[in-house]
Amino acid sequence: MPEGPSLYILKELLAGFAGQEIARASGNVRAIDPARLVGQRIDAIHTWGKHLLIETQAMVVRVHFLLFGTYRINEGREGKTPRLSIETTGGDVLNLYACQVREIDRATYTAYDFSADVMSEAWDPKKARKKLRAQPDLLACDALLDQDIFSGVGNIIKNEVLFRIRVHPLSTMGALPAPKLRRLVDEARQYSFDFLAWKRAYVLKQHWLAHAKRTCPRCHIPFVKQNLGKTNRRSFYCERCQKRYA
DNA sequence: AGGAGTGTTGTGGT
DNA sequence: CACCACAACACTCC
Repeated sequence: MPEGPSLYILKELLAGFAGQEIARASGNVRAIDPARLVGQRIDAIHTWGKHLLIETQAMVVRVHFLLFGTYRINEGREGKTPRLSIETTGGDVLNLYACQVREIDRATYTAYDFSADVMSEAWDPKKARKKLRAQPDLLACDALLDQDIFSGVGNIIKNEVLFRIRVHPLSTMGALPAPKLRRLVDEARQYSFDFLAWKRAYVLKQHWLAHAKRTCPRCHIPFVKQNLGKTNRRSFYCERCQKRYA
């Protein structure tokens, strides 16, 4: 479930929840008391990268699906207790499973910078480039996973973007030629929207060119599969097609 | 059966 | 203090 485009889909599905009052709330969440949500009107549902934000007058709840989180709308999962379940007076139900639920304070909520969210209308590529240039030692594989720069980008998008732009994951930001750095930023957003379209059509996986693949579709040599960078996440790359700038 | 993975956070060590 | 390795969380699929 986790990357930004999936949250974007969820936000759309939840559009009808805004303005509704919460009639019931329950779940095995420990960080908040679901009962506090009862009687609250949902003022807004937002996403920022991989965060789902549910705003009411009294509180803002942040949901993160991490690696395993899932949700159901107007249905439940057989034999599974939701982490958090919210039912509106209108009869709509949101069930959240295996996710991290937290309350955040108003200041934190207000401070969310949507210009860093690759799925947002407010996405600002210029700011992203500036952040990248400010960290010349930052590796490409780590840069794309940095949620303060590319909020919403996850490991799949990382691998696909680097393959598309033919950049080796261990390239440093300082060594990337300006047009490449620009492409990295632009493709992070572009691929995220391609991801969105493919996810909607249930054809995402078949469009992967690099992630979890064994062979380079361009030159047909085996991909290197290695955990790289500070983030130490799986990277799939072609040593021939993807140039290492360092 | 065992292991790995679309992710993040906290802890403890160096 | 910075950086790291590792554990924990919790679920599905191969």
